[in-house]
Amino acid sequence: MPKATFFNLDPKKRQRFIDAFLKEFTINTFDDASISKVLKSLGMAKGSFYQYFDDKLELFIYLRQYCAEVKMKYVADIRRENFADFWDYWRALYRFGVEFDTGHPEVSNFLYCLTHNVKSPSLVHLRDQWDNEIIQAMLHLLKPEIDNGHFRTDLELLKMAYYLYSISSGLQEHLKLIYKVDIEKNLKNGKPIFMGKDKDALMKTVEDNISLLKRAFEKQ
Amino acid sequence: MPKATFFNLDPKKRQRFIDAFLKEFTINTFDDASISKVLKSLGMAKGSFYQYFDDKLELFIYLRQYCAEVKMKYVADIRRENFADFWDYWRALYRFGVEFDTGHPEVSNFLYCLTHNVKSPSLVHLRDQWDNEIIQAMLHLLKPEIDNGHFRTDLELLKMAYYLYSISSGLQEHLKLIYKVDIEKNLKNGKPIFMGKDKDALMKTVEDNISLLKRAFEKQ
DNA sequence: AAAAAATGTGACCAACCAGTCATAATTCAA
DNA sequence: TTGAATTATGACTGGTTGGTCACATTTTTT
Repeated sequence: MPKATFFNLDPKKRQRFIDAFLKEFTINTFDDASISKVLKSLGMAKGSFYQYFDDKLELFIYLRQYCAEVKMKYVADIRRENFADFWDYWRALYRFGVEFDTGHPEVSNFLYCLTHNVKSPSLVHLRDQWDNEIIQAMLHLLKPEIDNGHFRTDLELLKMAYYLYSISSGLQEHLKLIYKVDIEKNLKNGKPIFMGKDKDALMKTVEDNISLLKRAFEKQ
Repeated sequence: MPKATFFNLDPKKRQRFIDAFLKEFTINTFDDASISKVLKSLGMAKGSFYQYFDDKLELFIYLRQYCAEVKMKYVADIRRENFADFWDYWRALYRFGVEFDTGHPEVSNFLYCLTHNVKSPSLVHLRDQWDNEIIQAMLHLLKPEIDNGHFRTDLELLKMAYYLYSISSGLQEHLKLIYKVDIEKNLKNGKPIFMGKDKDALMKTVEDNISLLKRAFEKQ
């Protein structure tokens, strides 16, 4: 947890601080991200940082939590019970994802890079935990569908959850390749990853994805 | 390309050199990997390194090529025409993967980490290229199956290729989670990722994966 | 207005690194 | 055996970093 001083900061200043570090961790690996550099760019003293956080890791963990909260605040509005079937729901989640990407590029980009950044030796011990959280979320999505008899029951739930996870985390890479998005450039400029791309075209790919998942998951 | 001097090296010494750096890049990100440290552990002088390679990046690119060649030498023996259907072939590729992992842990582990390491700023420009190579390989796997009418034709080939890629690269993470493999520990010790795990149990997961892919890909 | 609590500051430390280079050791050729 | 070519060496440079700390400044309380 950041120290109280951090939360006493002028909100504008705090936001500048957060955004600058989100970007740094978006462009660099955890270990390569430079606190010194960011502080210099913010015009803040090195010492101030350590008045807010114990160390680099605490900052990173906080930023991750911050991003998760920002995204959850929105995604919580998309509720399964408002959709006729799972795939309508799934589709809505993706549509929201694209919108979120446009509206909150720093947060979205940080979360996008999280998977990669986590490779840093200083972070490996957190990876399993965070991975598991996502799998748990997938499990909660799938469970009701199986219970209500829409999905196949001959496979372990956990395996299906992992399958869904692979596909959903792969989709971003997928879209990037197909639409030749220069992700790194957009990350560097703090722009939405899919900036300038037609949302409907993006959703078409989601549709194909659903077409594959649907067959794989539903009762035959 | 490494300089001639590198290839004039005593083969045993060269192999020690290669193995040591494979391990360093397996444990660390590209930018965090330390040439100095490895050379010290090898009992070689710093200057020698620069007699073999222009810089760190050249070494990394060479190592990647080296690993790809080692693996290809074996995988080339598994040929589609020797299997009745695609999934038998696919299964064989995975079985080989597990075997290769046991027999060549350094190479296998380096390749496993490649996807993550590529996040380093010094390497991003190579990522797309390497990604594309894999997608091309997937395309070559799928094309004949579509041509001979076994697979669905209503989806773009490229999208199916990407789908296959997601799933196959996700499977390792998948297995890791399910069997609670401490990958990082095995990487650190230069042990096969799935060391000590029952091969048949691993293949069971591959089987489930096939069961999902099959439905998604085949003509209905 | 004075004392106290909270914040801000930037020079400084120890550690590390990639890459250089002048020199030394070794090998090879004549 | 001698001279040339190849290879090995490790101190050194210039740079970066995370983190510390004694001190300065500002804000709050009394």
